Amino acid sequence: MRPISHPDTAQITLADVLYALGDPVRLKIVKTIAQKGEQACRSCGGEDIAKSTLSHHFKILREAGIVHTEKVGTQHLNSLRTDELEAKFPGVLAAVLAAANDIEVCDS
Amino acid sequence: MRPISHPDTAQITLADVLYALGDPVRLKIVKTIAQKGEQACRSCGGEDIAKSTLSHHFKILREAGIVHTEKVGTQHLNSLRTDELEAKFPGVLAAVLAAANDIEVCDS
DNA sequence: AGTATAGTTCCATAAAGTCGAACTATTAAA
DNA sequence: TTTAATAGTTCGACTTTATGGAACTATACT
Repeated sequence: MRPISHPDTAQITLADVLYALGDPVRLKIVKTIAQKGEQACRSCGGEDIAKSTLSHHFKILREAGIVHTEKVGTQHLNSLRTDELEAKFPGVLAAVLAAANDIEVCDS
Repeated sequence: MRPISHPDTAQITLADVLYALGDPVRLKIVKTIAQKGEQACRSCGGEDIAKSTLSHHFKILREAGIVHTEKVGTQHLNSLRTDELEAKFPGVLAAVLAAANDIEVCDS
């Protein structure tokens, strides 16, 4: 099995990060992880979304450098790369999360 | 001629704003307007981009509530809706602009 | 082994982006 | 007041990206 690849901090771009955050489903996922900590995929995104689509959303978040995915058993645990993002783009993620009031968190 | 329509503050969503900012060309445009003030369209975006595409990018920015477009003669002057965005999503635009170091500004 | 769970990959369809060409609107010049 | 020039939009074709169902892979449990 192919190991999960994540971009190096140097490869993370602002446009990619903002693009990844610019989707209601992904915003909800990110907010959920921020609030509830490391989070399994399935629980996020709501019921009315195909798991192949959800897989795609996590891929976008991963490749943008926003989440780190770790495989544990059958599940993938996702965590925010908060410190790295804060170092590279100070205040961006924090401001976005603070502004995400309307976005509901997954009930897990 | 149809007047240019802009979304009301209440209609602006975080996902739309982030999506609009999540493109290198649009990020460059926004940074340029932020630095140089009200700005005509043509000068932004570089030479290697079709004007129909540029028109599309400004439409995205306008519909997301990021820029206000005003027609003056043959040109369209664009300004950032800084105050409204700051009121609705405090710190977001400021953090993004501050983080946009790698993005070069249009030479006008 | 057999079954269940968690995700990914593949394929087909739907939605967005990109660009050239034609069109509209405004200004300036002849 | 036609004619030309400039600034942008709109249209149509093509390309790219998103979405979801079905089949597949990997791990765990019995």
